[in-house]
Amino acid sequence: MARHLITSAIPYINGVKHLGNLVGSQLPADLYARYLRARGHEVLFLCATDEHGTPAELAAAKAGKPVDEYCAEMWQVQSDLAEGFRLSFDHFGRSSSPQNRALTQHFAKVLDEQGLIREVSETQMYSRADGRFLPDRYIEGTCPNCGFESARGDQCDNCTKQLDPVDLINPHSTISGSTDLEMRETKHLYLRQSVMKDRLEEWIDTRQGWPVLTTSIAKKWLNDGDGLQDRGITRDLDWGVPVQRGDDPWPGMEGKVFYVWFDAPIEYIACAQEWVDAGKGTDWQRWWRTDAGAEDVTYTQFMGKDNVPFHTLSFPATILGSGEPWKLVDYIKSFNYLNYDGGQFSTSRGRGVFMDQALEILPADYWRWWLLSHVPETSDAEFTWESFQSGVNKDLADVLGNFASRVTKFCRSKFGETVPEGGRQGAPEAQLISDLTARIRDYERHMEAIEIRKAAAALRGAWVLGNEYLQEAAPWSTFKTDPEQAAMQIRLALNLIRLYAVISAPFIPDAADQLLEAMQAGDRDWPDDVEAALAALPAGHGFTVPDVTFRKIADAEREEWQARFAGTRS
RNA sequence: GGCGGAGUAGCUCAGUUGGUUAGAGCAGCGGAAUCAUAAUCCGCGUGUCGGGGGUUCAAGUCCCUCCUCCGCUACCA
Repeated sequence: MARHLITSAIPYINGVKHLGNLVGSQLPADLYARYLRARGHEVLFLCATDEHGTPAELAAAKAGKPVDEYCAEMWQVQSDLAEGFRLSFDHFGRSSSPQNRALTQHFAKVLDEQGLIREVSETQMYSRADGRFLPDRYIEGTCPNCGFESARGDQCDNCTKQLDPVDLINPHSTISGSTDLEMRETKHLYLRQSVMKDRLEEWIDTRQGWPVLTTSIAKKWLNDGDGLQDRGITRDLDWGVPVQRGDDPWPGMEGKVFYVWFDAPIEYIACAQEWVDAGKGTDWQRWWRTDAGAEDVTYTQFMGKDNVPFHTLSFPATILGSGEPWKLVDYIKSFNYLNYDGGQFSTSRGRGVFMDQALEILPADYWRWWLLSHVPETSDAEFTWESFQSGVNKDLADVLGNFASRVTKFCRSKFGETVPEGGRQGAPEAQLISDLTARIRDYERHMEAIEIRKAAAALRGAWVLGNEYLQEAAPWSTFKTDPEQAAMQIRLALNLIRLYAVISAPFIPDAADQLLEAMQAGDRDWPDDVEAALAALPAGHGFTVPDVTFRKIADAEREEWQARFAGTRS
């Protein structure tokens, strides 16, 4: 019995996320949280929306709504979709919460007291027509290097040369198209990550067993060029956490807000406070303060590779630099990208499947199974409809779903809807229990190491063992000569259904619930002792034949979806 | 350009600190069974492990070099 704090990278508020986003952090985090809970551990699983920044302001403007209203609506949309995918957050918070505002301002204050904040005067591109400073990528113009006309202020998409907005020829705002731009002086706060470089590197170097993807990205940022650079943590925007030193004003910083990447990770902590304030918990400090009980917490973060620098460097710099006893992350699980049918998922071009569309087509479990069993752990992975169809039809419908179906229907026709009595187990049953125990122990080992693909393969292997046993035992055959023997065999098989539901629940929670309900199982205890677990449903126990647990995807459907999601969202 | 990841059976991928005839799932072929969502089970793989060179008794695994794909590159988040 251990205590596990789990956070998923918080999705940006701007619109519905696609399956690539889902599989890159929230879904694997949910799998891990569900597994640890099933094993009896105490888990706090948190996620939130990341709401600040220019894109949110622009999306709100485009929707013709005040930004706070827009964010509140999109939070609800994302929250509903998370529920639809059965993401079992203990709390789904918001980075715009009052708790996060106060905590972000607190961190700024203590970092300043530690001498880790410096003020920098710089010039940035200002658009008079838009009435705002523009981030580099919101400025386009002709590339001075290759002549490409739609080069962005940060980089030319054509020749990949890194640019400064002032280099562009005929620069204009991508928001309004206005060319009325000027360089204006502005003052910002920088987090002095550079002075913490050695401390951060030592910390990274002492992490055991972290994914190569995680440490290599962190080391690259630590040692690239002149080493870790200071990072601006404020912006000239309206929508964000106002720059303050705790509760006090910060002279010279009026009207500015903290940069989203400063306040977003702090939301991991604030979210625990929101969880308490929402009446779902009583003590957030024992999860986050090492002076208040968090020293025995294991903290695991899940994220896509693009988020790694902020979680390995910026946020730890905030935590360590504060000098306060905040809990540091213990393990960072990072993921590569999921591509869509030969290219990238594209939010702007509507290419690929988005979370809302996915749930309109099929239940969450179908997606959960395929996505998790193909999660991009070692390299980028690819979603194809053929692979999805095959994974769902073979693994879920044929191997698992059909097993439950053939066993319960056979029993109903020969013995009725009651676990039959009689017979004695022999060598085949002992072999099954032995094989199954080995498989389940494999599964547990992989889950604990967060090796998700391997865990999925082990789970599937456990399902296959049931079909193998049934084929060899052939109760439909033994029933003709020795009904008691058949009764023993089918009693065991019925118990297998219950066991499969229990161990599969982290991957496919709804199907697991349906199967457990059909088997009228009284508990969902983990099968530490497989032999005992296979006797949980005794002779005389009633059950019902479950509805089709997983339906198959027909070729015609697959082709229709393939065409529908090829591009341009309707 | 720099850094990182990947290149293994038709497809998707495993291959731990170098060590018996390189594996799994899917697809394909043959067979068994007929309880079941025409589902299941058994059998079948002569793969230049991206190319080349090297170290070693031994390399998919280590070193060098070249090729291809992908990502990141600090003001998108």
